[in-house]
Amino acid sequence: MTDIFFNVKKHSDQQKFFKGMELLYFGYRDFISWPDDVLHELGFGRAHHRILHFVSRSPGLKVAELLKLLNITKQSLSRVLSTLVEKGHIRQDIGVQDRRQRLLYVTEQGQDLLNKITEHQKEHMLKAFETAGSQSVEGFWKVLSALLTDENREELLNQINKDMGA
Amino acid sequence: MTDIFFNVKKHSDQQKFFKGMELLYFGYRDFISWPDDVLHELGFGRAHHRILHFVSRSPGLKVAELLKLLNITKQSLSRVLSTLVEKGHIRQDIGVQDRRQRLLYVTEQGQDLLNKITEHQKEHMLKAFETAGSQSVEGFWKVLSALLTDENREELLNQINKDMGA
DNA sequence: AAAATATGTCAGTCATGTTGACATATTTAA
DNA sequence: TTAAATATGTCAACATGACTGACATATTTT
Repeated sequence: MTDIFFNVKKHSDQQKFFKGMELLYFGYRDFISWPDDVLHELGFGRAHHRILHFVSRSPGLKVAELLKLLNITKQSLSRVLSTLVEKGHIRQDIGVQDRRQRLLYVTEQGQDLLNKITEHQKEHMLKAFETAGSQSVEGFWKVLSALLTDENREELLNQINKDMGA
Repeated sequence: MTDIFFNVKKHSDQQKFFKGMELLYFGYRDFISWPDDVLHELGFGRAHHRILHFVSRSPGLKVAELLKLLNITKQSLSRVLSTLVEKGHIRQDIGVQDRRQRLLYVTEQGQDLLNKITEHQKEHMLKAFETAGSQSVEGFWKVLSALLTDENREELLNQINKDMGA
């Protein structure tokens, strides 16, 4: 499976497209389909995970910024965010400069939950990176960056690259 | 953005994980969020696209095989597949050896629809491959293959590699 | 003849997204 | 200082694409 399968130059455009699309579909699916254990018990889904992740990644995130990252409407966000706040996983502070803003923070409890959720995914991804090798990981990142919409690219790459010293 | 951003070895495990996860999330999202044009007008969604794709890719596919590929229940498949059959995009033939089976084929009309749907995605992906370069595409494929679940890998890679001469 | 298999379907539910309309608090601008 | 703009929240209705459980039909295997 190592020889011809991965030899890009021996593929037609159509073949490259199919292989890329299908691998992306199956790979993404297998990556995000974690064992339900932790989440389903608690009544949480992927939406909750995404919110916890981005808030944890950028403490003090404003609601508007979160909406832009997730690319959903505030009505959609509302339900999910509300339950996370009610159950004490996320805290909303009133903005200091602008008191209309709600600044979002993950609580200790929320961080514990997030860690439990990502535990498996982190293992999964790092194992895949190890298997594929650094050279391949670099290519993985480069292609995914190129797949971003032109309008999104700069902003998203900045977001992704943010606080990479932490 | 080319220097340190893509230098895998200068990343901690945590940083690799975050970058991989976020790029995969955003990249996948930007790739599958096509312009609604074609589909929404016709009342079709992503589920229809997936079915059309896999049936087109493997003419004569059995329902059970399709279910396994999509990893959904037959009840879920039913609604979507039914409308595709009703509207003449997919044809169901009775199996020759086993008359219980329904063998699925994309009609000419269905292939036209599929082409319209994928037009944009194909451009998008091939452009990204071009930008990133063959070396990167190879890495992209290798990492995604490694992200497949161990139980799935062999079967899926065979599926993906199937009829690559077409 | 009985059991297993491949498929289909009815009914109800859930998670996550959408629009549209409106409310409230706060900041900015005329 | 009032009026407009902004940041957030919420109610209601709806769409899509999953799920479970139960049952039906045709066909093949034992």
